[in-house]
Amino acid sequence: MAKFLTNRDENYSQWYNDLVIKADLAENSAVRGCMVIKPYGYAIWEKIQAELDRLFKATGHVNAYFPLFIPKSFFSKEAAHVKGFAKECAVVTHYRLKNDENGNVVVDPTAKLEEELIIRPTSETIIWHSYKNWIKSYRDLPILINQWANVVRWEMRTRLFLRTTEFLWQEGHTAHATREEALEEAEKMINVYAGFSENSMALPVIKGYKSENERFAGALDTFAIEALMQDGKALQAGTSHFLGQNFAKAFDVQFTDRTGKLDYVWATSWGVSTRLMGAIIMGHADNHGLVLPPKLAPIQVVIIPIYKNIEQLGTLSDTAKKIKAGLEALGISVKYDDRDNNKPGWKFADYELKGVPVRLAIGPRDLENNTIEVARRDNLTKETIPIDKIYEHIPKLLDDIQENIYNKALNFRKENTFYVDKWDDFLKVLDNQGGFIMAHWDGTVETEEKIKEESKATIRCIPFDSPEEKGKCVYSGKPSNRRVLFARSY
RNA sequence: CGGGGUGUGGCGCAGUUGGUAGCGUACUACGUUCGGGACGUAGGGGCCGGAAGUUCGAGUCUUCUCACCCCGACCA
Repeated sequence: MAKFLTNRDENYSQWYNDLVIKADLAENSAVRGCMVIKPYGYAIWEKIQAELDRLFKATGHVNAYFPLFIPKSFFSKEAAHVKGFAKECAVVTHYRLKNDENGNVVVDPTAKLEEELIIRPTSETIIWHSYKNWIKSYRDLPILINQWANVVRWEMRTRLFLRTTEFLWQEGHTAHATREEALEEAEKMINVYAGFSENSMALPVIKGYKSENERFAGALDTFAIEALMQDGKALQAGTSHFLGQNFAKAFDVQFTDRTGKLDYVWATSWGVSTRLMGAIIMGHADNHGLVLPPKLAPIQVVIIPIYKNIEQLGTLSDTAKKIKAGLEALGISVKYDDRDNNKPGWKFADYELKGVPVRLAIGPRDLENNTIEVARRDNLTKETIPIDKIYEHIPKLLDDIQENIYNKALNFRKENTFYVDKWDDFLKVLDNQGGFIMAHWDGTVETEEKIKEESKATIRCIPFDSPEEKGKCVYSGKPSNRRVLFARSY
């Protein structure tokens, strides 16, 4: 049936691309590496945004907005930060165009900027520049701000949603009076992300510390959530950084504490991006198309009429519209698709491709029996039930689907997590099926880099809950106190 | 930046030794259909990525360019 999609097992990345295009989520644009997010894809992003925004506000944060442009000089203030982003910055050098003698549009050389502007790859610098003016006393703290924005990172290779030159995200930037409070904030937010991922996206994640090598540019500690995709590769789904006093020092943000002493402010930053769309796709979708978690599906239930003529459609529509209204009253988003230009079979396939969790089909046979056909996307099963039962049945079914796809993803991860002690086995696992590898590591950057060179796997994180366990580094054989999470990643 | 590939109606493709562009699909109209991607009939839509050259004649040959996609190195 899924002849419209590349088979997932034959060519995973082609399957992914096909899916994004054919499910009408996004398409490539006229600008290299930048995508057009189409209405259906954007609707999913809006659901993600709405829930995250709710969670941020529930944990005391407020939204604000800072400029797209950052003066170049700001970047030179935090050394590690500039080193991390310098290679991928878009730079604005002029502010005017003009027509030349041949009628071509050219950059007006007289309109050169005194100081170039960087299009933000992330906003720490411009935000901390503002915070300097906002913070004088411990009474001004904490500042708990989030920003919904677009950022630009001039990546060499891009993929729809997973890595685009411009992407949408949220970035939280908080300021605190104490080290403990900032650390607590950074941990709190990685927990918010993990909760969102598991509850809303139905994707289990591993929370942990990033190794020094993988840490955010300018951070003292980076926490991350890592999800396992169906091709055995890891996807970093969110990060939360403990920035220490680095940015406060770089931007000279000091405050007077309770005892009248001057100190630098403690900081965190945290973010998730449209990459989460990629996580949802690669975490759940199958050869029939997307499988959306009910909590993030723009359309949770679609109703499709099956009819022989217009009169019949009229009768069916009366019932279908009643059902739609009844379900909507329960807070469920419903689409009634009575378009006449496609047959039912076509619509079935199309909504499967789009990952709509529940499909209701209603035809003359059902009208006679007062029944309706209920099909679920996650396992593609169908059942016929009495119409008056659906108001009770559908909400439960949506919950059930949400839970089922979570469990499916969790089982997949369990089956593809390997405890490995020998280097040979390490390589074998990666070449056979990929997946998560829990292995001992001697804690050195050199070993981490050698492992990356020879296996293309990186330390995804040092899991918070990785128990203390004496062992030997899988690569160097040197002693180690706990296992860390390795994988090839996106 | 290296390796590979592709540019021809909206989309997917064909186009032979150079001879004036075709198929599928989508679209429009009408009719028959409608419980897993229906069918018939009629219709509209393309200076073949761009430039220069060879030729009586170029989608096709030559040179140069541009763009995009895929695979690596870099990254959320």
